[in-house]
Amino acid sequence: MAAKNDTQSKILDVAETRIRVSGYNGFSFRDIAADVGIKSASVHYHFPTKADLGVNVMHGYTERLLEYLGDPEDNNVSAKALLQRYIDRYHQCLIKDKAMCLACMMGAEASSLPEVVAQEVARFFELNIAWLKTVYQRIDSNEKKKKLKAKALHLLATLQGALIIARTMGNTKIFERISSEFVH
Amino acid sequence: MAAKNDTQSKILDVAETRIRVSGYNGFSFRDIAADVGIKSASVHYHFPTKADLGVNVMHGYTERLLEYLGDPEDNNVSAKALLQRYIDRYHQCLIKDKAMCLACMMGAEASSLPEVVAQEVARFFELNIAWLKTVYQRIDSNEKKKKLKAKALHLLATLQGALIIARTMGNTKIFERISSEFVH
DNA sequence: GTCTATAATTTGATAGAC
DNA sequence: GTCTATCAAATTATAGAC
Repeated sequence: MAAKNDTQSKILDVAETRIRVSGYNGFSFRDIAADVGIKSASVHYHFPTKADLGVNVMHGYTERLLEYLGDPEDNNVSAKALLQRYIDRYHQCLIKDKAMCLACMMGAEASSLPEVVAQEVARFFELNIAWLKTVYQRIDSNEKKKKLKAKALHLLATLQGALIIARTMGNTKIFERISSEFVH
Repeated sequence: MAAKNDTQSKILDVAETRIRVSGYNGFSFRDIAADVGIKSASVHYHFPTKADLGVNVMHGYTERLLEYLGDPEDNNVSAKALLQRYIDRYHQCLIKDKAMCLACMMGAEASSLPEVVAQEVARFFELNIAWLKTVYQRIDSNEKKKKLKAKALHLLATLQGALIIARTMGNTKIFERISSEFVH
């Protein structure tokens, strides 16, 4: 379900922010309603249950990332530039959004999430790994499939972890120091 | 505050488990009380506020890790064995505990945590980095300080991220594939 | 130290008016 | 589509008996 009207997209927007700061267990429908300027019953009209909202927030986040990243096989952009673009997105979480990656936050909570929400988080990771594998293959076309996946997993994991540590320690340089090792 | 009696340590124990599964915002004093077999008022007797409990759970977790890791300069153990020991601890979270690292979970939630709790999480990361820096210095004593810290940060971040991704995707091999790159 | 009882607030969710 | 009103349950926390 894509946001069809203004209120729905506002709800998704503020819910995403809330979850990225406090987690799925850390926000309420009344929080969302207050942020949007409506009542919680109206939020339930658009998203009957909290799981519905969670799934749609996660799905929209994934689609937005994929759109930002673009086609990993687009030859108008170098593979290394694509890799940098990927890293930049996490850097934006830290600097611009001042929030966690949504998938990282809900991934940590995964085992206490409604099943449908947890599956949507897993989908985010799957698509990230597939995109990164394609990019890494362009960087080294002779690389074995297993090694490509290992590289994709490694970058994804490190960026997620770096975001947590940098934010907890209140030091953005920590993220920059870690992520800079992936651009040569 | 170390756990002085049986009830206190049981509370800390079940609270740790709860937080590592559902996060700081995902457990209640009644949950803890039910797990221990007492009433929530009794939990408040030992830990007046949720922040008190959170701080003490995090502190105990850190102390337990440091005790497990041991002296990073102990020459009876090779530096590489210490590194493997460090990685093993995260592997245990995944396999034995079937839970997140406590610091990773609360680190993700950091910006919505009571300040005292967030500080305790930051302390965990600081001590981890210091321990890893010492071990990496033993592996390459000519390495510059900045590079030692970079290596420490990288390993810490990657293991935390790998734990999230492996758990969310329900695939322990993912963690093993990522972490194996750090042992040569 | 643990209990019962309770306060004051918040939660996810629904019924029904407009 | 948004509202008021409400529900039943859960939340953090305290007072006071035993």
